[in-house]
Amino acid sequence: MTHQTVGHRHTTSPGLPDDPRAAVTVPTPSCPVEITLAALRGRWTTLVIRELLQGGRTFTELRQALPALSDKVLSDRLAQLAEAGVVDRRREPGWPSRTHYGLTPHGRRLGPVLQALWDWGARPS
Amino acid sequence: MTHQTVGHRHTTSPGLPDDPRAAVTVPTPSCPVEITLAALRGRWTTLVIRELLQGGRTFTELRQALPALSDKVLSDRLAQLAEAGVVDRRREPGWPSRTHYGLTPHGRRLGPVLQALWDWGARPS
DNA sequence: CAGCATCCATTCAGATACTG
DNA sequence: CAGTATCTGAATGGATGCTG
Repeated sequence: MTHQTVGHRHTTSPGLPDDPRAAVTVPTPSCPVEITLAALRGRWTTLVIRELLQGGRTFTELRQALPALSDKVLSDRLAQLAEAGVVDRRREPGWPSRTHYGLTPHGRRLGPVLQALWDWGARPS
Repeated sequence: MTHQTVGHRHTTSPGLPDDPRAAVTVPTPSCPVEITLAALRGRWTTLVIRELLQGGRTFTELRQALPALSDKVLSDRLAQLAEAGVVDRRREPGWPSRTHYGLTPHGRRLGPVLQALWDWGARPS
């Protein structure tokens, strides 16, 4: 996100930092807010993160926790989250094959972000 | 967002509140996290909010601040944000007609949410 | 088991053109 | 000025079926 880079920041755009990326006039992938929203984008994404905040899970365990989520979309989400540096994928050797997913330290830091989203949505307007 | 409702909450899902809505297994519109993400959803939305965090704006002022944003999408976004209780629309009488948009108190509370999104995205993974 | 390939329906953004 | 109506192309989600 963003705001003007001059003047009395805290009076015009409370809480937003003074950063060049804060002055864009077009949605820009390098904007920190866009980066975070891209990581959270898509149906099911926050539910997958919620599961992983409770501890590591295998592909099948995630499917069991979220039965209505198709494996195609689960696969998409995990790839997206791995790409964003949120989850760590560990393919365990042997048969049947098993892949273990867990949050990275960066992923665990999404906890407060989800909390902020929860807090706003939980409060009556 | 959500997490289990039993056990040692803060060790399994740090920061997420103990609420029935925290146990859903399907993306649910009444989940507070979904509510917030729905308000922020769509290209340009956070940039429009950024503009309004700096003060009220008319339709034309918003278009000037975000020149690459088409008036159709701007109109869509403002309707979505009004629906979400984020912005307040005041049609000023007279000619030429003029509509003034400003954040509601609830909308202003998105400041910390955007800050949390910024902070996570600004931090190296 | 994990997960990709394919296909289909729906949603969304942007462009263009038109009104109160 | 401040929108709405319509259309097109792109992206997304879900279902089904197939492999390492």
